Amino acid sequence: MSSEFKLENRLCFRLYAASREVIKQLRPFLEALDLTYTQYLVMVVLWEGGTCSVKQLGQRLYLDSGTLTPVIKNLEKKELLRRFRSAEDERVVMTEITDSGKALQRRANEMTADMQACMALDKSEKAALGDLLNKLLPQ
Amino acid sequence: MSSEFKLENRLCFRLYAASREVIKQLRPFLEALDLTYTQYLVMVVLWEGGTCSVKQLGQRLYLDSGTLTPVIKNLEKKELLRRFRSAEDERVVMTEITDSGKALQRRANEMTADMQACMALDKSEKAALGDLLNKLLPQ
DNA sequence: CCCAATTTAATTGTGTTCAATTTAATTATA
DNA sequence: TATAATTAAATTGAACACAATTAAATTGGG
Repeated sequence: MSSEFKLENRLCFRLYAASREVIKQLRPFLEALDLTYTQYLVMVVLWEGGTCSVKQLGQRLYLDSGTLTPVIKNLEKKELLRRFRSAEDERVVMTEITDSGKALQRRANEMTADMQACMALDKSEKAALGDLLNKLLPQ
Repeated sequence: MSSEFKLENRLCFRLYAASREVIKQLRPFLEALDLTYTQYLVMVVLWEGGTCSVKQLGQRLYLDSGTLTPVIKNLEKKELLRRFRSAEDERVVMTEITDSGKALQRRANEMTADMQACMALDKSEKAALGDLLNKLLPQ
């Protein structure tokens, strides 16, 4: 068995496994916020901008409406965001953060440093990893 | 909005997005093999060793029986592997590659170089990324 | 203006992922 | 040696991911 065929030597596998491991490490923090990882990512976008269309969310998160629609509906059920159709273009569904959503941001921000400390990498390693991962993303 | 809170600056998000993007790039190859990504990873392990218990598969892939059991049953349905209980320890379920499974290996191996070329990284970048990802995996 | 093409979400169906629980087999211990 | 603890899979239920399809709204060419 030549080494390039070995599971552990496949970069696609290490990437997939590392991604899941990191998300697993974040789970205690996410549970404290009562959010899943995908819900958390949607909230990160809304904490930045306050409002966002489903299409724009999809472009930021690299997810389609098949994934986002149920996630957004769950966040609406938790009253962390509101959903409404754009008046200018009725095809567009907008999400808008609520007061509860904004309140959650304070607790989430306090955790951010600890969450980022989960990854056992120093500053320069994180920068290097970030640059390499960027090369794997579209554009 | 301080930059460490921005979605695109979060390493956990880049990792998650990059992992899914790479798997998306691999999909045409996987379709040619009529395998999902997870099914492919199980077959990579069996192509190496011929047989493997569910527990060992879980340790290699960082997946539990809740994920692996249905994946393995689907591979059994495709007749790429057989399942049987170990005679020494009836708790242990072993998987063993079939002749069809071995035949698929030849086609898969021919694709491996092209699959690995999907990632737009040169040799040294791949080595660096591999090392950084290893630091994020258990042990 | 009219209708075909495009765009945006939602829906449907398949297949993971993972936590929690259950079942069966094995091992350890009183 | 009974039985308590542990181990290995399977099961269950919730929540993604994603391809393919559908429906509604908008845009663009004749």
